[in-house]
Amino acid sequence: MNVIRGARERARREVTQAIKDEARRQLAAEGAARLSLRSVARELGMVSSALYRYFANRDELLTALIVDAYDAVGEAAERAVAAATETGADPLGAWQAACRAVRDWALAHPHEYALIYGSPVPGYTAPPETVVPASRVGLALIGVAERAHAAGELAPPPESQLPPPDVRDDAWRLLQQLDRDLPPTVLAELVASWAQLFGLVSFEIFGQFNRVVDARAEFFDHAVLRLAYQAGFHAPAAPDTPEGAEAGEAGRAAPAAD
Amino acid sequence: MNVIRGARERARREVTQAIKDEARRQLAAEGAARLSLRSVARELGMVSSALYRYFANRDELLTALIVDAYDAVGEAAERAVAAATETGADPLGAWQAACRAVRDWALAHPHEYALIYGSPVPGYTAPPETVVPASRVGLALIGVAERAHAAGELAPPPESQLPPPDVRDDAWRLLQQLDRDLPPTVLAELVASWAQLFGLVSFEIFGQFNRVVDARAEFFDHAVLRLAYQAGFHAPAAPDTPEGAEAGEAGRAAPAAD
DNA sequence: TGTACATCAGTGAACGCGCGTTCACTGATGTAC
DNA sequence: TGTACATCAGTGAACGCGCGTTCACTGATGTAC
Repeated sequence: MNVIRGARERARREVTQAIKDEARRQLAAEGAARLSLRSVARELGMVSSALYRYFANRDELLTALIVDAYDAVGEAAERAVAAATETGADPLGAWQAACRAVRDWALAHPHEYALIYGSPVPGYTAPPETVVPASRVGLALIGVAERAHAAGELAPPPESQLPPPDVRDDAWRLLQQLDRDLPPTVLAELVASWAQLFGLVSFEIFGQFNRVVDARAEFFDHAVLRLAYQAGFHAPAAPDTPEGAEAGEAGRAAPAAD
Repeated sequence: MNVIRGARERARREVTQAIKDEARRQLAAEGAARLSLRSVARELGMVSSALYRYFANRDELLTALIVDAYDAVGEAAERAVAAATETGADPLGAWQAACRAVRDWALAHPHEYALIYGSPVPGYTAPPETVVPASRVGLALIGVAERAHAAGELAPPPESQLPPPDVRDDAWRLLQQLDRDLPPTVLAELVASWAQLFGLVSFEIFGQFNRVVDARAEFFDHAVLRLAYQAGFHAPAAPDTPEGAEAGEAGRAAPAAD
């Protein structure tokens, strides 16, 4: 599969990569809307029509960049989870590591982040091949939750805060599709946390925190911890105060709940 | 102030409005990146250079649209809060109403939403005049929380989940600036909830919920309720289960906390 | 009320620019016998 | 190993397009006396 067949094929791979790299550079400099085949070609010392040997049109190049970006942020999250798990972190630590990895990637690649989590590019509709890469971060988070669930470290939300039936139905259907082992109520909260995680990242990347939040890393770390609790992860006990015996403890005290 | 001085001034107001309306129409059809002075002028039956009597350049028109959009969504949220308060809703109801208003506005004006909460427009930097309109939704949410706090219906987070010192410092500074009466820990959670609210809306508007969430209104309503609890609003008690006596109750049991 | 002048909205032509995409072509690399 | 042909990367010119912005102008509306 990775065998190189000849000079032609090797060259093709390299030029394709060079085109994407240059396109990414222009994305970072100007944003997706200003990405142009002509200027990519110019920068590579090619004539613009030559790019059509590699990408059928501008949208196809955009799709390649989108897929690469989803894969990059997804892989960052997956690696963070793997590293945390290897070093013996608990599920809460793995969750935080995954979220941090997403934020770090976004800060390092703001325009690629905007390409996938910002406004859709006008006149462009994402083809089906983007669907799988787009789900990697979400699946990584689900994986963390699943391991927590297996270890008995997840509590479904209290009965007074259960999601409504339609939402649980969606979650149940999704569980079937993904073949995962989680209570539907937990998955529903997890989907909300997933969206909310990107709300935190987007506000930081897109400048909404200017003049509002200065201690951004600390703010983010704290917020994603609370997201985890919302999704059902046990909060650390604080034995000296009654509040310490809250969400997590209540869940543990109610084994009938899942 | 609203006195009309003459035909010239009246005409100027009307044409300015017509330009913005047509620009908004094109925004909805094509997105911000494709908004062009020439096509706005064309559609209005004017020559493109005539627009320069009304807006110094393209960026100034964009700024006007951005300010209008922030004002529109901010006003929607404020009205929803006022209506809820007038009809005797509790703070939790007002919170939910505000969030729903934001979502409804976004669904009705997806491209204007993308203009203000999506990727920044390349080559455009928001001038200071956008800052105040941009804060209206956040201030509406703070207002709801403040009324809840005054009514004793807000609990700061449990001690084991307090935000770190730097985050509390940010919150304290912000409280001074805004001259609001809330515990800093609550404001910190509120800022996170604010960002997370837009995460939920953006994921829906930008298509990330496709094939994931079907019951979108129900999902949203439930998620923003949990956001409210996270920010400290009392959850409804569920007297028949121990979990019912959770977050909110614990807060009430610890008056020393604020 | 009437006249002279200032203000200002809108015109039309022009400048210089970059874009995506097509097409007939050249010449190098790969393949079959 | 050598030859004939097929494949394919890259060229260069062209098509047709729309864009933001400037500028000298016309003619209508408003203002001061």
